[in-house]
Amino acid sequence: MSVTIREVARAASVSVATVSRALNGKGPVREETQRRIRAVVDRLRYSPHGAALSLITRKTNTLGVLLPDVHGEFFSELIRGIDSCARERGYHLLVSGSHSDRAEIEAVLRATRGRVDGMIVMSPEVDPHALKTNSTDGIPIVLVNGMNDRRLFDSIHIDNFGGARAMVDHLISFGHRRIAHLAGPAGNRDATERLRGYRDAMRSFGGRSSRELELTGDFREDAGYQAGRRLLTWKDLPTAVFAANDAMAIGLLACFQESGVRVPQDVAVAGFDDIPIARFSTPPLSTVRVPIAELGARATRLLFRALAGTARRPRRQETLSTTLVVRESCGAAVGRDARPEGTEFPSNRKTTLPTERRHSP
Amino acid sequence: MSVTIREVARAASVSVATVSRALNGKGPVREETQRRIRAVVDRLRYSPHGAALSLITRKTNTLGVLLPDVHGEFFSELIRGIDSCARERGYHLLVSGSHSDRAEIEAVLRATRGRVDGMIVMSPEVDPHALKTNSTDGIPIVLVNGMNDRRLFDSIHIDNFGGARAMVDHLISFGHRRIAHLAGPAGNRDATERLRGYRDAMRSFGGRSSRELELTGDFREDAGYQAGRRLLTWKDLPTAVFAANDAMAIGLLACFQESGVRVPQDVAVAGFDDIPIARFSTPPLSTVRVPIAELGARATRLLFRALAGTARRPRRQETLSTTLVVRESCGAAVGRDARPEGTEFPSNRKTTLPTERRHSP
DNA sequence: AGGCTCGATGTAAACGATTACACAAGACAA
DNA sequence: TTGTCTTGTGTAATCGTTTACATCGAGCCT
Repeated sequence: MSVTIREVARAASVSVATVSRALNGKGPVREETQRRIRAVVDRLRYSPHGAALSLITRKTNTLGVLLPDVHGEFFSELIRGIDSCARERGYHLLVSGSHSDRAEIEAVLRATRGRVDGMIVMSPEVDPHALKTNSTDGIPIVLVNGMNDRRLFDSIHIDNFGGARAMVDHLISFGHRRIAHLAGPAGNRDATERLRGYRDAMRSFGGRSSRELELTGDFREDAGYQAGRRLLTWKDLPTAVFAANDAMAIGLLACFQESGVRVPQDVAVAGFDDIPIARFSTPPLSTVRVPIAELGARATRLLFRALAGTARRPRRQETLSTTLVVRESCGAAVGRDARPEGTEFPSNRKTTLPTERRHSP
Repeated sequence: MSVTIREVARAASVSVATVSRALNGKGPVREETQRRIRAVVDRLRYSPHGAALSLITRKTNTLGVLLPDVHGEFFSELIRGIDSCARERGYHLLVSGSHSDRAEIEAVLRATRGRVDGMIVMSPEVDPHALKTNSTDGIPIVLVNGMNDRRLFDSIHIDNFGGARAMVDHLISFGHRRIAHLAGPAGNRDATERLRGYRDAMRSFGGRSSRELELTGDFREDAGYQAGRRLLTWKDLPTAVFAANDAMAIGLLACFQESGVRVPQDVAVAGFDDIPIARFSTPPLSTVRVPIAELGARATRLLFRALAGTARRPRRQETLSTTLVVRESCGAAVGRDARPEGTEFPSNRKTTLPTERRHSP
């Protein structure tokens, strides 16, 4: 069995209270007693029992992270951002992935009572009201990229609209008019915002309704490939395709490659996310960079703020701006040899957009 | 404040013991009392306090997961495998990523006392003895892909050696003799095992020492790109390059593409891991598939076994076999149009190797 | 009728920490 | 001397559960 504070106390011939005081630096403890206790602690390899500790202190030093069924880079980058920020302050992470339906989320939320001090919830498809009524006690919750009615929770978003708008604007500025969009799953907030940005940009130059240029996918590579097949059956190809994420864009590239359609000469392709592999596709993919790790870190900081503050405080919404990354797949890239950014590889032109819009109360 | 069992008891006019019994189905409780309690529980939204629960039951229903600084797909796939297996049995996951040095790992190990029932540790660079002396009490630990002296811990490994050996054998069988290897970081177990497999295969046909055909990388895309540059300065190019992972192989492809070196006509390229993007590179990458999610799931099952069993039991070592995935980058692929596997895309020939070697005691 | 068993419930002792409060001893002022 | 303050330490309550044990009718057997 594991060693308790009681055994340490006995071995050092003091009371448990003194041991506790010595270890936590609260209350006066004689120098010599201090040393004696420290020695025993080291010898016995004592470390306090987490459950007992959080029962009495009402703090778990743990943050809950609730994620949907995210795949690939996104998941790990987000966790990395959260983890590094949390560990800095001595917090642990209770992670729960792959949640789809509301019941499941509520169950987890329920089950974590007394296990976490706060939660970071990413649920692009779940109604925040359902969350609200099921959040135990009222521990702080930060929403990541979810729909939020701006009064219920703190939240942080990627500026999906701005990023999409910027990318399509870029394509337009290079003369493209017939631009198709390969959308993400309906009901997913990221997907719908990107779609909205696309439509907004399209309207901005012509006003021609372009619904017939919209294809639907599910954010996975294969959907991109399939969409490519569908595109090839059209009477005339669009001059550019803007995919709602990189994975689909890369599936698209593979399909075009296979069918002898040249990118960007025959059709330009752009994605969204800037996953690490995007720069290594053939041709390198133009995309919109999303600072995923920072998304996690910012969410975590938001949560700590809530943890520190008093109960009633206005909710805060933050929006994270994106970066346009122009490579060769859209036909407007600069030369590949220049490598102005040190470790950055291969070279690309980046434009930081003025899309930051913080809605602080 | 959150509602406790005491308040439920009062509201239902019974004792806390009865409430506990009713909710856990232990001991006899009258049908009617049962219903009354259930009703109150629902109305008050009661759910037991995790810390109090694990204090008394000595179970946390939580597994610790300790990971090194893993990037990209690997991380998320592994977690997915662990998570799904853990959740099945009602367990939570306490995740801690990005550990490099030994002191850090020990600190975390220490800090999690009373917070987890067992741990899954992946530390390709940390001495298992250090782990042993610092594992609190002696909670079960399963090592993933780490070095293990086979008596200290349960552990599970990818058959890196067998996979590498199979890939190089494959290249050899297609006539390649001058095969370079782009190795991973020295000291990393996966990397050294793959290197060993490469050397073994090379020795098998000629015995020519091939040290001058070995390049060193760090598992990241850029290392592949850089290695490509170095390769291009050689007097004569190897006929094939076997990279220790896909990320580097893809960096290599990008470099070759840029320099007009044709793959596979001028040089064949192969990787290791079969990350999702591998099939979408240009050309699609031949690689060795590693069942990452299953690695996580198997590790978790191993841990549950330890959790269920009695204290002293012989350790078990498992080895997970890999799959050779032949695509076009090594010049031996089948046609791309056949799609025999339904969702599998694009088609590829897969060979399950007889590399499973279980060392059950 | 008396003793047993059984079913339903309550009482209270754990679990392992923190911390308010009590207390003893020595220093110091009046 | 006596009272007060300070310093170091111990005692015991507390957090929210589970569960061993006690209790107390009711039904059954002999």
